[in-house]
Amino acid sequence: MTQERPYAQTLGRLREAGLRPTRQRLALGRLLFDGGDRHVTAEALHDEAQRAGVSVSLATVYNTLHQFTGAGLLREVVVDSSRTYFDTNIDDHHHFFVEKDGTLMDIAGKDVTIGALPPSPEGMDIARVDVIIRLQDRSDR
Amino acid sequence: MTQERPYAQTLGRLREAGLRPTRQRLALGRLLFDGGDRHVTAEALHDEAQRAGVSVSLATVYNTLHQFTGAGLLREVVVDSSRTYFDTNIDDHHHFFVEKDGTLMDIAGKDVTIGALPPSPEGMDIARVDVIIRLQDRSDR
DNA sequence: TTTATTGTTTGTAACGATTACAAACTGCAT
DNA sequence: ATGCAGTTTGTAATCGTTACAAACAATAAA
Repeated sequence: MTQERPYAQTLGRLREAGLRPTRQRLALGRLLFDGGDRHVTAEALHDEAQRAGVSVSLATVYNTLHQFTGAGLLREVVVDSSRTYFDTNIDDHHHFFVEKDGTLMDIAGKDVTIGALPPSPEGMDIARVDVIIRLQDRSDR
Repeated sequence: MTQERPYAQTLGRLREAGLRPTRQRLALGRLLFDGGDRHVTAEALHDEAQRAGVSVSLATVYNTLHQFTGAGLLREVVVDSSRTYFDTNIDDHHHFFVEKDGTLMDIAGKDVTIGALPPSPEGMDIARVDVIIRLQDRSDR
């Protein structure tokens, strides 16, 4: 079972990342990591925390999301220039993005085959390859 | 010869797009389309226009970039959540992106082979597939 | 040509997401 | 208990972008 002992689970993640397990981080960590993979924005997570009765400032939500990202617990996804999404799925994978409503969906890495890639410019390494499949309603063409 | 009569060239593009050929649009069009493919931000194009002695407001640069995009003369590229890039290359292609300095480089569509794609969700069509190869300095690992 | 009409441009205010910052606070080792 | 380094917080500031209304200019009609 993967989602039992959520508290201990998040606690462990924080410990491993060298982040002090504060009330705020534990609460946000649980919201983020309990249950399946999620895509959140800072504002959305902040609202969610409020609704869950967790008192956390927006500034802390931003701080925490960035710290978690730095620790490799989250991944930033750039699909929309107006907001930043954080993805709890840190495995190799890609995304469907519905521009209309800002919805993101994961695509397992193995479901996208990239056959050939041109050589990287001199002295540069590939940090990551992002594939974004932008979707639109069939009727909206 | 492709870059001769730049004025007439840009004029033609505007006419086809149903955009009134104003002094500002002609000037920006020439900056954008004369010479090879380019990736610009609104601010950068505005600065460039100023330096070239063309008086255009930043608001007009934004308007124009969006109108050109709407007319299919430009493409928006989302790689960095802090700024919007516009690409004068509207052919099927992808990008290298150097996060460090915000540089974008085109990769011809034929140089990236996407073998398989998962089916789109019900009722959705693929509007576009973006592949972004994020680069970092070999030493910065 | 003038004139009228409609599309454009402009400066500036407003916005929304994000970051900066200093003061208050809290985990944790001692 | 105490002290300190790491955290959190509210708020001001920043930054890219958009909204808006007034001034202006391109085109079609007279």
